[in-house]
Amino acid sequence: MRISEKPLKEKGIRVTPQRAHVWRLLAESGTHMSAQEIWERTREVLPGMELSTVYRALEALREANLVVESHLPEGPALFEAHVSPHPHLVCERCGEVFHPEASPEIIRGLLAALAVGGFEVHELHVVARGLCPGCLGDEGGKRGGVRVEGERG
Amino acid sequence: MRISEKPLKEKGIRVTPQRAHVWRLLAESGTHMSAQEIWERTREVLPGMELSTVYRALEALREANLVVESHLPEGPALFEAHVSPHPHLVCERCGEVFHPEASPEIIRGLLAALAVGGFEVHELHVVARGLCPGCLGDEGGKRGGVRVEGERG
DNA sequence: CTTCATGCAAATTTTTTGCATATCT
DNA sequence: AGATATGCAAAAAATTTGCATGAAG
Repeated sequence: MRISEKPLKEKGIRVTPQRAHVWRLLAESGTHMSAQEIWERTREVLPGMELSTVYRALEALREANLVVESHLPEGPALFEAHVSPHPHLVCERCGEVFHPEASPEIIRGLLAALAVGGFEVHELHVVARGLCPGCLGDEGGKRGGVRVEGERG
Repeated sequence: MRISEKPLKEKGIRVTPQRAHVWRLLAESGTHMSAQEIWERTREVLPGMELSTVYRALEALREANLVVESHLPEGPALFEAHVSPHPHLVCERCGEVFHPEASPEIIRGLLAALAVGGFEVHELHVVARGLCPGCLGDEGGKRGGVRVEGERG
């Protein structure tokens, strides 16, 4: 078979149809999915696919740094093909998860700050809960955001 | 009873011994705990305490903005008395969770960046996985951190 | 041909829920 | 009194594991 298995080979992890399809799904979609979703969509191509296999494939891909796993405030973990660290914004109202690219300077600043404590960061996760632009419009009068230490009242 | 129930009253949530003790535990310890840990330690004072009650108390406290819930890459959620947003650093080797105060500028920068997308942030979570100073020392030769887009190779 | 991934089934872990009763305001 | 939290038991959700077999390097 000739799927998008190059990255797996390069990383030196064993290539199987299951892993290759999971990887392809994430890489081609360019977005995040739960293990369930990945399972359902992989089954269409590999009917015998098991959910536990999805988890094991994702773990292998994650260890190979091809995939990132994010734990949000609610629901199952989300997986996506690895790109530069970027925030995940979860809307409290519609539940949608947004993932804008964060400016590298912000991320670098964060990493630098963490490094001050002598910590070597391998993975960085930024997750925010709040209201997305769409739902903000619907909410009329609400207001108020995160209060940061040292801010003026 | 006369525990540390003032904040609960002020927030207008019903005060019960269970909630007051959960709150006191978190506020006095100044650190994070899993629901299990809170349960075990609350039972010492309230023998009939149920784990489900701990979860329900934590949810009430969270909605009142007295408590913050963090979902780390592994294990159960951790809860702590609400303070300004700060990172959680999880050591991959020893499993310890560190929570240094983050400089307000960094956090503000992050919030500002997120606001650009029109998102109103209510909660912000920064979670990093990596190696803590102690474990870094033990590891001899390892190296490598998070690669940020736009960095020099 | 040896090592490791998969399928299948079952177990674990973490969190949530229904309902009768007790407690708070 | 009226609203809501708790205890208890059971369920749901998410993820992990054991083991025999099959596929990959």
